[in-house]
Formats: sequence, C-alpha cells, structure tokens
Amino acid sequence: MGKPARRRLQPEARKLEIIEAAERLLAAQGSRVRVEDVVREAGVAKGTFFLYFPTWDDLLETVRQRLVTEFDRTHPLPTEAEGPIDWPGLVESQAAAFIDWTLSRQGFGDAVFHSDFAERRPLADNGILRLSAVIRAGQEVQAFGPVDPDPTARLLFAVIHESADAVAGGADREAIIAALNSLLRRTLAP
Amino acid sequence: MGKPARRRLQPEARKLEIIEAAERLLAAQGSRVRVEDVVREAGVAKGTFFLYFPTWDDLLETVRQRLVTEFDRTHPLPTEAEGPIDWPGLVESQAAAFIDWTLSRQGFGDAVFHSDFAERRPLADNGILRLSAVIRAGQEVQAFGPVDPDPTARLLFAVIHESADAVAGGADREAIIAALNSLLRRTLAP
Amino acid sequence: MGKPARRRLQPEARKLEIIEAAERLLAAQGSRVRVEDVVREAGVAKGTFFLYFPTWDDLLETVRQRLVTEFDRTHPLPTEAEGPIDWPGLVESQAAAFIDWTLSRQGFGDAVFHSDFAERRPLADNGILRLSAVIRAGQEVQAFGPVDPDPTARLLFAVIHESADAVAGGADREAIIAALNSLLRRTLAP
Amino acid sequence: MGKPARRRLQPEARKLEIIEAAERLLAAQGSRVRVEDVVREAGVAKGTFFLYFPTWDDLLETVRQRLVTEFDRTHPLPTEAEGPIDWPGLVESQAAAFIDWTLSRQGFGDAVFHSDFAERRPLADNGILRLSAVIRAGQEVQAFGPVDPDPTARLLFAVIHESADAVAGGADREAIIAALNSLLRRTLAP
DNA sequence: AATGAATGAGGTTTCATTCAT
DNA sequence: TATGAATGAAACCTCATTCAT
Repeated sequence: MGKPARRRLQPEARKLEIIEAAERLLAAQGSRVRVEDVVREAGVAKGTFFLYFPTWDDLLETVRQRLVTEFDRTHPLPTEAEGPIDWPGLVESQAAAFIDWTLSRQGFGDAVFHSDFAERRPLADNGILRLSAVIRAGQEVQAFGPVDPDPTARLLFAVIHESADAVAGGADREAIIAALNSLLRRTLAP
Repeated sequence: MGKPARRRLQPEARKLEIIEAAERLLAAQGSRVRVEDVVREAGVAKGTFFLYFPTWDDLLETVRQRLVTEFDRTHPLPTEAEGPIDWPGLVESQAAAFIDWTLSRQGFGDAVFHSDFAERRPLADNGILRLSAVIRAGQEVQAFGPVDPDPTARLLFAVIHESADAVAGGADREAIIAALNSLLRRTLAP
Repeated sequence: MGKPARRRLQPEARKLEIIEAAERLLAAQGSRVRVEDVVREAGVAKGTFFLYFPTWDDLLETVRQRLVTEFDRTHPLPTEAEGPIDWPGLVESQAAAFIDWTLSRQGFGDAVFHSDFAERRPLADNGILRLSAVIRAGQEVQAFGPVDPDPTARLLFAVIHESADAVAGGADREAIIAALNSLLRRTLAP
Repeated sequence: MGKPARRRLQPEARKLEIIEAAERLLAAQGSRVRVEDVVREAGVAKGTFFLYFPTWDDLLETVRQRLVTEFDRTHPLPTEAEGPIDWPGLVESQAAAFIDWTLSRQGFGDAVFHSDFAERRPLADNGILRLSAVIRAGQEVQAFGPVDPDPTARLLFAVIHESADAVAGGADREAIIAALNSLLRRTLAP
C-alpha cells in the first residue's frame, strides 16, 4: 500500500538508530526535543521508542553515558610507558579538549547536564573521576601540590564545565582558556 | 468548612505572600512546583496569581532577583573606611557565606539557577560582578596577582556554586571548604 | 497620595462616559474588546462598570440601541409636508447613507450585529421597521409594487447590510452600490 | 461501569466520528459547543481531538467545508443536455432548497457562517460562486437582464441566507418564500 | 519486533463578575 | 457612588506513555 517495508533490525542496531537520531536533534535543539521528534527523525514508530527506552529519561541517561564514554575514548590519558608526562600540561590539554568537544556538540550538553533531567537523575560524573585520578598520579611524582584530590577534582571539573559554557555562550575563547589555565596551574602547583 | 473569607490586601502585601509561598515550595520541592501548588500554599485563587505574575517565568524571575538581592544585602562588602581589608580572607568568607546561605535555602537555587528556566532566561549573574569588583580592588593594592578579572570571576563563581551544591548534596562540608579556599587563595595569589 | 480625585458625576454622565469609551474601542478593535479595556479607556474602576451594566451584554445592547437611534436621528425620513417624495430615490439614498455610516464606524457594527452576542440577543431590527414603513407609504401612492412589506423589508435590509459589509471588506464601492440600487429599484418597482 | 475499551479505528473513520459528533452538537447548541462537549459526544479522549484538529477552528473549517460540499452534491445544477432550462425557476428552486436544507440543519449554520469564527476565518463563499455562474449562464441566453453578476450574486446570496434565518427563526415560510421569489425574479428579469 | 492510534492527567492562561472597603 | 483586589470556572492545548493490532 505504499507504506515503506517494515525494517526488522537487530535490536542493537535499531536502538542505535534511535539514539543517534536523538543526538542529532538534541545537538540542534537542546531540551526542546520531544519523543515525537526523535521517532520522526529515526523513522520509527512511537511504540518502538518505548520498546527500547521505558521512559524518556532513560534515553537521556543513555545519551549522557555515551557522551562521557565517547570523550574518554577519543581523549585517552597517556601512560608512563609512552614517556615522561607533563602533568600540568596534561590537565590543561584535557581541559581544552573538553571545551572544544563540548562546543562541537553545541547546546547538547545542556540538555543532559544542566536541565531538569540532570536534577532528576544526578550523575556521579565520570569526568571528575578521571581528573581525580590524574591529580593523584601527579601528586605521586611531586608534580602537584598537596591538595585534597576528590573535592578539588570536583571543583576543577565545574570550572572546566563553566569555561565550556562561557565559550559556547560567546565569551572570548582565548581569554577564558587563559584564565582557566592559570587557575588550573596555580591550584595544582606544588 | 466554608471557604475562607476573601482577604483584601495591599497589592504589594499580596504579591509578597505569593512570592513567599512560592519560595517555601521551591525550597522543598525544586522545579516540580506548579502554579497550582503556589496558589494553594498562598491561599489565593488561581486568577490572583496571574494578576501579579503574567507568566510563571515572571515569578521565577522575581524569586531569583530576590535571592540575589537578599544575599547582597545581608553580606555587604566592607569598605576601606572600616579599616584595612584582608582581601584573600574576604573572598573566602564571602564564599563560605554563599555556601551556607545556599544551604539554608536547600535545593531552592537549583530551580532558578540550573533549571530549564535558567536556560530560557539567562541572568547576568550579580555574584560574578561582585567577585569581579573584589578582584580588581584587591589587585590595586597588590593583594591579588595579575589574573584577568572578568573571566576569573566567572570561573571562581562557578566553583563556589559547585561547592554549595556539593555540600547541599551531602559532601563533607569541611573538605569542600578546604579545597575551595585553597583554590581561591592559590588562584588569586600575587 | 497622588491618586486622582474620585470624580463623582451624575449617574447618567458617568454611564455615558463608559458607553463612549466602549464605542471608541469597539470601532477600533471589534469584538476583541474586553471589560478591562473599556474601564481603562473610560478611566473608571471595574466595579463602576458593573454598577451601570449588570453584564457585558447589557453594554453591547445599549451600544447597539444607540447605533440604531443615532442613524435614525441623523438620517430622518422626509415628510410629505416638505414636498413630493421621490420614493425609489429615498430608498436608495437611505441605503447609501447606511453604507457610508457603517463604513465610518468600521468593524464596529460586526461586534454588535454579527457576533456571538447578536446570536445570544437577537434584535427586532429597527432598520427593518423603517424600511417597512417606507415601503407601505410608497405603495399608498403607487410608487411601489404590490410586494409584501414586512418580509420584503427584512430581505432588503439584509441586502443593504451585506452591501455595507462588502464595501467595508474592500469590494468596489461603485459596483456594489450600482448592483444594490438596481436590486432595490427592480424589487420595489410598480 | 468500567471505562469502555479503547477502540482503534482507521484515522479517517475516527476523524469522521468526531466531525459527526461536532455536527450533532452544533446543530443543537450552536456556537456554545466546546472541545470538551465534542469529545464527550464522540466518546474519545481530549487528546484524540487534537490529534485530528490542531485547533478548534480547524474543526469548524472542516464542518463548514462539508456543509458547502454536501449542498452542492445533493443539489446539482442541471446541464443543458438535459433539456432547456427554466432559468428564473432554477434560481428560485435552488434558493428554496437552500432554505429547507438550512432549516434541516437548525441553527447549525450560524455557528460556522455568522459567528466570531466566520469573522476570524472568512470564506470565499461557494454559494456565491454558484449563483454568479448561474446568472452569467442565464444572461447568455437572454433569460436574465444586464445586472453585474458578481456583486448581484453576493447580494442575492445574502437575501437567501436571510430568508433561511427568517424561516428558521419562526417567520411564516410561505410569506418569506414569496417575497424572496418576487425579489429574485424582479432583480434578474431581462 | 513493530506499529501508530488513543489516552488523559496536567499545565498555563483568560476574563466576566463579585465584594470588602 | 466608587473602587480595584480577588475570584474560579472554563478554555485550550501538550505530550509521555499505553495498548490493540
């Protein structure tokens, strides 16, 4: 009857299509995106969405997790095996990478990190854990001062987030990065 | 069990009652609060709400403005006339005051500072302007180093916010404050 | 306290102020006008409005009556004492006058003659009575044919109304008037 | 007394049910009808209504279109192939048919032709186009005089409408029809 | 596994009218 | 007579979620 043939896919493939459709829309429209929009973009029926995501928040959760994981994968921490590590430089370069990566995802992050969703489902942020680990490792080789790693990581991660928001919001990228680097370096200095 | 008599108040008094009812509920329930809840808490009819606030966002705007103003009023910056100023101590004490004050308002702040509302109606944050002014003043007397005041103020304010959130979320207050103070002091040190 | 002195007027004067305010607004905005608008325009309090008009429809009723009366007053029918009457010409000139008068009141008429109000409170239209009387008088002197005066008056009045609406809606005035005059003259011809 | 099972229909069938429910209510209650009433009458949920009609006015638009189409379908104009046409008789019979048809729909027409809705969404009235075409065709065979077809059609259609309203409102059907026919015949006479 | 029609609680906003002052 | 703060019943519309097919 002219209706496109029902595409029967591997569950994982179908789920991925939905996720990617959601990511495209979230990047473009932030938290204005609705289930309706996602299924249209994915070319899937409404019911199919709820087959894979019991609630809308579950989708956001998945998307958030993927964001975190993708950053980790594309920005791996160096290992000592590769040579001596410039610890302050590492922190700064990871921070800059985070900012640029956030920027490339536009208002995307807001929808999953600052929205009402984030309030409903807080996340023990992976970025904080990474940063905390880096601080500890740097401290072991005397590259960083005696700061308390966990609270400091949390606070520094907030600074990095804010830097990304600032740049995304139109602030002067160079000025923000300079202030950020100065703050990071001074805070962690031995 | 009859309905309570209609109470006629001065507009300002009635508006204040609505605002205070909203503040109580926002403190307890965050952004789940609705017009319906506010009017019940305030003991007024729904129409009365819209008499004073054309839209729900207008109420949030008012509440946010009151929060900012109230902090400024209850935590004035010292003037040189009162004697020499301990600049690093000033920053730290204002930060600690902000944290405790936020804490006393519970999840309140989230509803107006981190919610979808905040995304819809961003605010040139007064706290940042204050901090920026303090940094400049401290720099003039060599109490602070040559950081770029505006971006730095923005980043530091984010740190203070995050500290407040952390403490509100159950993190160890002393540890957070210690990390925060260290960060502030090092970042601004000459 | 800077509040303008309460003007205590003769009831009729106050009522007239309200009516005239309503007429100004109805002329400009048609049935979009609200009680709120009228009292603002009239410079009176809301309660005052309902002191003079128990309901909104009562105001519309009054306004409608005034419209009818004003037309009658400003466009009196000639009496035989003034000389012989050109009966077809009389009908045509009254019709043209009605159109121009409607036009000068803009969408005003719609709000009281074609709106939901008119449906709620139908009016035995005075214009029809006038026309009916003219037809009878003309018939007595053989100026008009043997049409049934009352139904014919009703139908012709509808034609005149429609002509006015057409011209108000942008139709070519001359063409409409020509068609109208032809219709009137032929319908009433001996 | 449980809630009736959810009935899943073809979209067109469900849409039709809603339209017909609306038509029943509009016929009985005119423009007092609300979305709430229609969904109750149709036995569907509120959301279902808005699934098919984005706004209330869209429903009225549909209903109006159906009215016009239905009349055209049940009262086709004769073609010359069927034999010579009695032009004046045709106009009169169509007019009478329109009146009776309007009558059978009760105050229905008012809600879509004379209400505030009609003011918001004017319709290039199909009835006028039909009448205009008939006038032109009659003129070609000298059955009608040299009137200006378009304005005249508009005015005559208003007369027919008014006749229908009059009869619906309780006026003497025969008297109205007689006056109408006289008016039509005289206006269009060669 | 997939569909998409159907749901209905929930939300904001309007405005004629009332009534304490 | 006059005020204007207060009312609350509607009204429209949204959208995550359900479920018959």
